[in-house]
Amino acid sequence: MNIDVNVLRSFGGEEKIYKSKEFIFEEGDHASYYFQIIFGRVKLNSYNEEGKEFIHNILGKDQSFGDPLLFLDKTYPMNAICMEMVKVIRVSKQDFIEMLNQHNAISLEMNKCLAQRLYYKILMAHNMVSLNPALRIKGLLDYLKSFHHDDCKHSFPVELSRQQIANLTGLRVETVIRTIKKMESSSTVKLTDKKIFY
DNA sequence: CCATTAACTGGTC
DNA sequence: GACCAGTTAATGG
Repeated sequence: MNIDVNVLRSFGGEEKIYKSKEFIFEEGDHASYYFQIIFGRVKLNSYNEEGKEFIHNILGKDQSFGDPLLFLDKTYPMNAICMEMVKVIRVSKQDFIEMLNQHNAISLEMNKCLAQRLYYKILMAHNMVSLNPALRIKGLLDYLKSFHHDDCKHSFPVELSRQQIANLTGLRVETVIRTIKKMESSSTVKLTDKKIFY
């Protein structure tokens, strides 16, 4: 979701800057704001019983996060952690709802956005069940590409380390490294000095 | 320099 | 594939 910053400001949107590794919200917190990134990247993660990290998503400029929770009376099932210095604009839940009431276009857009998220989450789930690591990774790349939609025609730069891909797919780093290499051989992805293009 | 981090390799279960 | 060990290269104080 990407809403005009001026509109957000007119509904009480306030800008905040976070340092790298700082939490924007934590698992168990009550959702009370709509967040939209102005710059920097934010990762949504949680930890399994063994303490291993699972990354649900990584968001960048002009993307929102945690918004599905604004429509529910639940607490966050994950953390939002800054991967670098991040600037966000946030709008309180009440103001956000009010904005949706007044701006039909935004409200509609919000629906489309949530629907698209849901759609790709299902595709992701499909791929994540697969035992084939290449399919899991490919599924992830399709997912990432789906909302970094803009420019990048057929070579979308994957701004993730192998470790991060591992934490997003539930695979091991070594498996990711080996699989990526195979995917390069089969020209599923392109590698330009360690960097992955898809 | 040394410490840290990421990519990578090889071998075991 | 996971898990463990070890190498290599790049980076930064």
